[in-house]
Amino acid sequence: MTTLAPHDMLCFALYSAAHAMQQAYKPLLDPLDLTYPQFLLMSTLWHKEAPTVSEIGEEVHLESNTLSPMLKKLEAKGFLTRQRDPSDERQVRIHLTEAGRELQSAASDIAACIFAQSCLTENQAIALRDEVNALRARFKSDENRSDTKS
Amino acid sequence: MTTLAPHDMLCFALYSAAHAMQQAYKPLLDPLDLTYPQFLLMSTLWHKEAPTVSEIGEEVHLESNTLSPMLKKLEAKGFLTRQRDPSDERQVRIHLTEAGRELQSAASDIAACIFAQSCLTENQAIALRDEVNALRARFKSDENRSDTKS
DNA sequence: TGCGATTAAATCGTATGCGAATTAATTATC
DNA sequence: GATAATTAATTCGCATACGATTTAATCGCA
Repeated sequence: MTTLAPHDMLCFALYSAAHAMQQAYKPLLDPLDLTYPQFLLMSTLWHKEAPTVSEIGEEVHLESNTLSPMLKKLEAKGFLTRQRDPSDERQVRIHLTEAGRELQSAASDIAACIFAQSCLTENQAIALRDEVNALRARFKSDENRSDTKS
Repeated sequence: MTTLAPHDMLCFALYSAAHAMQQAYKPLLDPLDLTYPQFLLMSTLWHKEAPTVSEIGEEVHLESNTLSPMLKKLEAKGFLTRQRDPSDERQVRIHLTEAGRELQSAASDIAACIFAQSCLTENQAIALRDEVNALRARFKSDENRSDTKS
């Protein structure tokens, strides 16, 4: 087996499709003053009340070393607050501000707009999403396989 | 329509699957002293003779502002050389060094190893790759739609 | 209860991506 | 043939990602 060129690789398809989709989001997110990763964090907060940094990380598959600086920026923009949990001072709980909550209505059309650009039916989009999610899960689980030896 | 949580978004599935796959590549690429994006550039060079920076960019869907620093790093590692094309001094042609060519044989098992981790049949992998590539193409074409008006 | 191990965030350093501006070379046009 | 417009690459600034380390708080257990 010889090596493949990028355009033949499944991994590269995912890599470049993910970038292309971030570009598609950009004109929709610019008016909200959000980047795409910031939009993912806000989306998490719109669906979960006062999560910790780690809980956000479980949703978006990122760690505190990435999240902490991003959450600080979103706090600086006035969309959320960060405060230590009194019952466990190690944890920081993230609360939406009023401005952060208002952003949700401003973002309510985005999913439909992106969906339209995908030229997929709803069933196709769901099937593809689930297939890609299953693939991610397999790569994630392999990653830890050697941890569990001896 | 209300907003979606990340785990319901197709875009997020692609985003996180792409990251997960980069992680899966990491243990395979570390011995070669390559990052995943660097591996994409080397893969391009293994399949195309002395391309310009722009030609590499067409293959990996990146622009010179990203490629120039990466190519400098790969040159510093001794895997390639960069030289102005005498017939058009604006262009820089990238040539593999002997070390860069030798890297290809060291990388020859990587695709099979990743493929095994995917738990897909070859037909499934190809179908998924083509589906994801088609999706990327649709997002890329939308991006330029407003360029062509009046 | 005290103290080593664990856990949650934050910090730091490095490597992308990309928008915007810059530089240098070539092309187009008059 | 001079100059404006275009093109290829580079540079710069900013925002992620992530490995590794650090700090602070809590837990486990003798």
